[in-house]
Order: sequence, then structure tokens, then C-alpha cells
Amino acid sequence: MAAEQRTPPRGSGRGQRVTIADIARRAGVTSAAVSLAVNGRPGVSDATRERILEIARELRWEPSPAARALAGAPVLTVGMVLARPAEILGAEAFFGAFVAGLQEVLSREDYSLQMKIVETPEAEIETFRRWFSQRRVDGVVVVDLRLDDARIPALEELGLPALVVGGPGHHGSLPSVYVDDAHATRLLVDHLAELGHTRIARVAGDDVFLHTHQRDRTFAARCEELGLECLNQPAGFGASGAEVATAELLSREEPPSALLFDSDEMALAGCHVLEQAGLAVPADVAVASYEDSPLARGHRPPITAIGRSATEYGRVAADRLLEVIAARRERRETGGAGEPETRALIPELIVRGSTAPQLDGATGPSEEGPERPATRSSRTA
Amino acid sequence: MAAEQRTPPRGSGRGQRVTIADIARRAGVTSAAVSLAVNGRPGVSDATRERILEIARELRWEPSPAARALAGAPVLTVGMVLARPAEILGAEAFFGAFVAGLQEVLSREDYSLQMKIVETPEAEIETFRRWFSQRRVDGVVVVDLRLDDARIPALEELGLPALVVGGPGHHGSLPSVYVDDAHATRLLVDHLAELGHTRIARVAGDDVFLHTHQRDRTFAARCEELGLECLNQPAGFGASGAEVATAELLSREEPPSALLFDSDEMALAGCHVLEQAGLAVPADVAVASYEDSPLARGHRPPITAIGRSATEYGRVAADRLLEVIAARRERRETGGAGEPETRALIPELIVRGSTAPQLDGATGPSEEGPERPATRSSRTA
DNA sequence: ACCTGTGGCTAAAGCGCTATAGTAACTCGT
DNA sequence: ACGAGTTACTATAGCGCTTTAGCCACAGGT
Repeated sequence: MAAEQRTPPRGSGRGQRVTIADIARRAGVTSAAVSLAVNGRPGVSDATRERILEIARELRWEPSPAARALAGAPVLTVGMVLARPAEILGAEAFFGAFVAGLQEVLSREDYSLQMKIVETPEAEIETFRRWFSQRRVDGVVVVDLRLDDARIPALEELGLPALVVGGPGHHGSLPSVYVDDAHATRLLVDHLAELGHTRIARVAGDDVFLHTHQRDRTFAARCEELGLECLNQPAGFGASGAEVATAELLSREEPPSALLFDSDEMALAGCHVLEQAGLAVPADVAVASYEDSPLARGHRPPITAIGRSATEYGRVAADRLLEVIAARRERRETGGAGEPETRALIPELIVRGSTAPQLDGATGPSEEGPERPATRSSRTA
Repeated sequence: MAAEQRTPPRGSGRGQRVTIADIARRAGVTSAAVSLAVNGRPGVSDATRERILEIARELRWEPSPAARALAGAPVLTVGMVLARPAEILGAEAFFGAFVAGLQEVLSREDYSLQMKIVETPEAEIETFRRWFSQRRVDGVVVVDLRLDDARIPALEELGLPALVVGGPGHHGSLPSVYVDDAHATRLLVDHLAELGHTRIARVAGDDVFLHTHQRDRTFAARCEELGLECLNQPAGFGASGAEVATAELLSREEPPSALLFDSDEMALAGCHVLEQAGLAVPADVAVASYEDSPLARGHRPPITAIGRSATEYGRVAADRLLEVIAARRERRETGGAGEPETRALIPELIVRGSTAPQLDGATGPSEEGPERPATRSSRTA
């Protein structure tokens, strides 16, 4: 019983931390054996391992992340940095939902998400650099992909595991997930064409982003394939840009009969302009959005949109990133290179009142409750 | 030059990490001296300190958070756990904006935010416990305050610095920030009363939350003071609850002429019910919300709401929490107790079309762009 | 001259864990 | 019966930092 003299503290929260040394003492082995046991590594007999695990459980031992990190183990954290004004998280529904999806799977895997908001893309790279050199994260997710994004080569050089959100195509050696914007564009254009629209305009978002370009291109291409007249109207950022662009489009000699907006926020802004101009949606002008959200659902008429389920998007991104991190760790042991894999989410079209066939438009025929989307919104390919 | 043989690697990212030992060697002192110098502690002369800092800068040294944490220094991370479905982050605009505010000041102070989504309040406490025993966070922010919230005593027992978001009143020994819901209620009720409404109903949110109770009480009290008839209609959670509750209110013999909703999401749901019932807002029924958001601004008519600026709320919360953490560290050195301080945000009323005096209601008279609130929305008291 | 400070630093002991070299005991094959 | 090969551990050296005790030189007071 003399060995019990220094029994580790239990129960009440304030006690000393219990360490592997405590477990080792109780189990009559060294801390090294405990480490092997709790990490599922070979080197201890099954019997001993079981005994050690039992004691660990009993003592309510929790590994110290700091100690692990210091000794070279993964830190169970992934990072994401946003080079945008903080408000974006609240203003653009996409981000909140995306982060929710990330959190969901990360939490489940005992990972945590570290976020940082910075001013410029350069600061973003600097943050990656610091996170890496401080070993603060095991990997990062890269959002708001730009053309010739400087972050890609920077991350490759650092050798920090990263998952690119956006596409399509390969980003250097980095794996990615993306929503197939070409497909989304076709869905939208085809839908409007079927309704009989022949002059379709697109109010495009900020063209520093890669997905904007992708949409630009496929929009023009699809319109041409279908023999439609297409107008691509760059609108810069946010609601005010969309208002100006919409007004601009309406002032044309032959204004379009259908408007395609790059985001829900922009679509609403556009609707307000239409309203003020005395034009009814969808009777006079049809409206559709690349981005679904409660905003789009809640508007009257509810807005036809691409349901890419930002939450699902976040989940998939997190899944992929964890795979990449795991693979990296494997690889360090084996040595294979591994191809950067790209995974696409297939967008679906959710038809709502804003593109209803010409009825009356007051409350569209495909009216629905704000919580129930018309179709499953996305799926992994 | 022999001493230079082991010169620390610079430039290209892949090199070995530079540690205080490297700096010490270059400066001709021990690592202890470097530690003192970089942490601004007494024990080195100003000249030496300057020299050490210079070298650190030159070598681009970054402290290792893991090593620091292991040695007992703060980990520069604060935690927040949400016992809600992940979707809430996207669905309720408040959260996105609140987190944005938190991030903003935390990032600036070089802190990071760790978030976790769990199923139950018990799991939340368990998470706090683990974060504490793993020394993963320096402090936490507690949201979604409930009646007799079990997290308060749990955190007090742990001795983990915490900041409670919600109030009013003290929560054990924990400091808090809150939005003055009593004041908000008076603003709303008074506003509706001034417009001539005498039968006001409130569609109340989930009553496990403390702020719901606070609103319940002050709503009843203020109505009585003004001699108004008040109806308090509990509606449970989210949009569907609000729909049911609104329908219920409309089916009364003498339906209310003004509706007060606990959130933007609920207000919109309520508006849809009104619309379907053929009632115009604000001509037939006035609508106001306790919660502002792009949703409320984007609706037609735009909805009168309490602007508590969730982002600002987040900023204040982060500020306070950092103060608490700093104070805690001081106190460990001195020994004072320190009063739990409470800070209130004064809400302001943003009048919009949904409570316009009886004109036509199609587009309210206090119409505004979606980005420009009518008044500054909140302020620290 | 002698003790007492005191500023400025060093030496060294951790923090809790992982990783690796080493060892003791226990098979085998021949 | 002997070296080789396993298996199951132990001992120990870090990881990069903080912190405390201790040391030395030099200042001042008496």
C-alpha cells in the first residue's frame, strides 16, 4: 500500500493533472509503455495494453495536446483564414453554413477549427506561414479561390497539408473539393430557356474569384449553344453593386426577361430594383440565383436557386482535409507521393416562384414553407 | 567562424525551426535570458534585451505555442461551444455575425477561437472540462444562457475563466455582457403604442433561454403600464413554431393589430402566414422583431427591429473575456478577488416599413437600402 | 575593510509526451 | 548448446519553453 501513498487525485476538478506517469506507476510499467498502449502502437502485449487502457479510463486521463504537439504528434487542429471583412460571416449566409458543416465533422473527429480574419491575401499567406512554423495546425482549408492564387504555391512550398475549396481543375499539387459551377450554370440557363426566355442576363460577382470566371465562361457558352442572347454584367461586390448592375440592365433598349444573380444577397438587391421599377417577378422578369439561403427562401416570391447546401459543402471539405492529413502522416512513414484528388459536388436546381411560368406572380405556384427545400440539394460525386 | 558552422537556417520555409536556443547562442547568453527578454520580464539589462530582440527579429523566430503551453504559459485560445444543431450557424444570422465580432478582436490580440458543436448541454460541460484539463483554452464564452444554467456552477468549480453572454444579473462569480432586453422590450412596445396599437401580441421563442423569460416579464409589465392588452404566445423553436403561433393568434376573436417576434427568422415566418391570410403588413397588422439581420432588412416591407448589432456584441464579449483572462493572470500573482463585472449593450430601435403608420404598405415610407441601418445600432454602457 | 544588497545573468529542473536505442527473457533451428 | 531472431519492455533523450535557485561582480553604508 506504500505505493498508493501518492495516489493520483480524482473526482473534484481542481486537482493536479493526471499524466501518463501516473498511469505507468499504477500499472507497474514505464511511461513509454503507456504511450505505446494508448496510441495503439505495437510494442506492448495485448494483456498489458488492456490493463493500461483500463487504468487510464479509471483515472480519467486526458492527453495533453501541448505535450503531444511538442513531441511531434499532430495537434488535432485545422485552420482557415478569411481575407474579408468580419461582417461577411454574418452577411453571407454561405459562410455561416459552410463553417457549420466543417465544425460538424471536425468536432466528431476530435479536431478543432481555428479561424482567423485578416485584411489582405498577403496577410493570409503570412498566417499560414506562422501557423506552420508554430505547428499550430495540422492542415488548412483554403477558400475564396482567386485566379492565379498566390496561396497555392505558398502552401505547396510550406508543405502544409491543405484542401482547396473551389475548382475545377488541379491547384498545383493540392487536393480540392468544388461545386461544379459549369453544371450549375447549365441547369440555370436551361431552366430559363425552357420557360421561353431568350434574353438572359447574368449579374456577376467580383471577378477576382475563380468561380466567377468559371460561371462567366460557361454562361456564355451555354447561351450560345441554345441560341440565346446573353448579357454578362459585372457587378462587383455585394448588394449595392447588384443594384447598379440591375438598373443598368433595365435601362437597355431591349432589357432581358430573365436575370441570373451570383448570390442570394445580390438577387434580393436586384429584386428590389425591379420592384421599384414597377416590374413584377416572375411575370415581367424571372429571377434566379447561384446561391440558396434562408434569404432566397424567405423572399416573396421565393427565389429559384442552385442548392449547393453550404453545410454539406463544409462537411465534404472537412472530410477531405482529414483524409489529406491522415495520408500525409502515412506517407511520412512509407514514402509514396499520392495524387492530388479533386472531388466535385453536383449542384441541383431548386425551382421556386421567382421563375414560375407566367401566372400572376403575387405568390408563386411552387410556394413552399421556408424550411423545406424542393429537392435534395447536393450530393457527392 | 567556427561558431557560425551551425548557423540557424533561414529563408526557405522548409528548414529547421529556430528556437530560443539559436537566439541565445547568437547573443552569447543562455536561453533563460532570451525567455526573459522576449517576454518583457525583468532580469536582463535593457541593452541585452534590445540585442536579443534584434536577433530574434532577424532570425524570424516564432515562439512555439506547444512549448509555451507545456511550460505553463497561456495558450492564446478561447473556446466556445454550441449545444445546437450545426445548421444554426447558417440559419440564424445572429450567430454568424456574433462569431465574426469575436474573431475580429481575438485575431487582433493574437488569440484564436476554438469552436465546438455538441448535442446536449451536458456534453457542453464535458467539453469545458476537457478543454480545461487539456489546457486547450485560456477561457471560454458561454452563450445561449438558460434558466438555472448548469454550466455556470460547473465553470465556477473548474475555475476556468469564462464570460457569460446574456443577462441581466450576476451569474455566480462569472462576469457577463448582455443586451438589455428590458430596454429593448420597452422600445418596441412604446413604438407600437405610439402608432396607436392597443392589442399587441408577442410570439415568443424557446423558453429554456433566459432572455425569453426576461422578455416575457418586461413585455407584460410594459403593456400593463401603458394600459395595453398583451398576448404572450409561446412558439417554441424556429420558423415552424412561429407559423403555428401566428396562425393561432389570428384565429382569435379579437386578433392583435401588432405582432412582436423574438427573432428575424420567426418574423418572416409570421409575415408569410399573414400574407396567406390576406393581411397586409403594416396596413392590417404591424410586425416587429427583436433581432435584426439582412433577412429583416431584405424583406418587403423591411421589418422594424431591435438593432443589437451581433457583430458589436461579439466584439464586446471578446474584449471582456480577454480582460477576465488577463485579470486572472494578474490575480494569480497578487491575490485579489475581483468583482464579476457585468456590461450591458443598449439596444436601439430601427424603425422600418413593417410598422409604418397606415399608408399603403407596399413599400414602406422609411424604405432604405439593405446595407444602411437607420440608426447606430448599439453602444456599450 | 566587512557585511548587505542588488542588478544581471547562468544552470538546471521541469511541463507531458513521443521516439529510439538498448536489454532481458524467451523461442528456435541446427 | 550456441548464436540468431522475437517479443515485451525499460531507460533515456529530447521537443521548446518557463521558472526558480543560485552565482558573481560591483555598489553602497558603516
